[in-house]
Amino acid sequence: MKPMHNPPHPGEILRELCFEPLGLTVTEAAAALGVSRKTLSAILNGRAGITAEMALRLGKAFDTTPESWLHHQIQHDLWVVRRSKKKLQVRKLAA
Amino acid sequence: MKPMHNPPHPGEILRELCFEPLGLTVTEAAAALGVSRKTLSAILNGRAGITAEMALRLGKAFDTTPESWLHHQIQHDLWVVRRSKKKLQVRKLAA
DNA sequence: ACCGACTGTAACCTCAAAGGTTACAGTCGT
DNA sequence: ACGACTGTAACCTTTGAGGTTACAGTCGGT
Repeated sequence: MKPMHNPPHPGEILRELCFEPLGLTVTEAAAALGVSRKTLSAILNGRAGITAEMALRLGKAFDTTPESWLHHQIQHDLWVVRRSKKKLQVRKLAA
Repeated sequence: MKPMHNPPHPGEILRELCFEPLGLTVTEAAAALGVSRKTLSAILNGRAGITAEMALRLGKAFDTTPESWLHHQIQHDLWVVRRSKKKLQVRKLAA
């Protein structure tokens, strides 16, 4: 199994795949998405995650699937928990 | 693409695919997973969602991919927001 | 050099969800 | 009747999203 280097947080992907190509500003995009500038900024800078509602907003605005944004999010979430040395004490129940 | 009727909450899937086949009790499974009985009960009865950490626990215990549990979760989350009537005010930014 | 637009972010608030412990009532098999 | 299992209520803590307001910094255009 591969090393799985830092899966980028979804905000990074958002910036590279949507904002830069379209030359969007945070201010105008926040208004279009119907959220505050702070909220969008937090996502773009990796200080907040993508919620189901936000995924739907992104899907509408950029004509993408909400699932794709949430998929990036869970990959990042899993990576965060895995690298947080806290060993999960789990006993096998099957297989 | 069909309306996508109630995607079951992940707890329902957990119960049908893991608990019933193995004849597991909530009490013993909670202990094996390293969480409280309350926490597992809440998930099994759809009163709590699957977090990244819980997905990792389930993956270890049942030898499944954590991603699959989180995938079920986001499908359910999206369904909940979609059926919540609250119209998201979003302006298209692309496509 | 100044001004306006954009940006990050801090401070402050509310709301909600996860998870823990304890305790209680109900069900079910022996 | 008793013990095991279950759902769940009450109560607490922590965390994260999201909002508003305000401030300081950057940058382009005039």
